[in-house]
Amino acid sequence: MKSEQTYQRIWRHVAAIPPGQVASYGQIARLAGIPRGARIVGPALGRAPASLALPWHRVISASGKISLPAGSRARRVQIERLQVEGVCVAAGRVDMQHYAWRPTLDELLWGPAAMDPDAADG
DNA sequence: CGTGTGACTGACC
DNA sequence: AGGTCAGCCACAC
Repeated sequence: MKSEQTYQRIWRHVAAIPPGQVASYGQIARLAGIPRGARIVGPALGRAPASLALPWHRVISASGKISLPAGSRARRVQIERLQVEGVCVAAGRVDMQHYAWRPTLDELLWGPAAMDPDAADG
């Protein structure tokens, strides 16, 4: 049980976001078991090992806006990757009503949680 | 251990 | 429908 596990949980849930869909920071935080921990998701993504190849670009604000600073390289990368996946990004925003990721019960049960050793009891 | 700081959010005009 | 504000959690010093 290291404190690092918090980030790892976040990473696992981010990894579960399907291509062409987006999730909010708060949504990821809730999935990771941190109901009000939206603010730690961004930093967690920034600190993620590149080897994980996380789809961090699929995480945006609850309002559908790209949270990365205007003019930053990362922001352009995020927008570009989303567009490549077919997500329409206009004026730095995404239509959450259309692209928001809605995990099914199966995904919640068989997704990242199933990979979590702590959740894999008998 | 207290304090400051984010890739945030929801409430309230 | 959009700007402002205070609360929030984990992490680094």
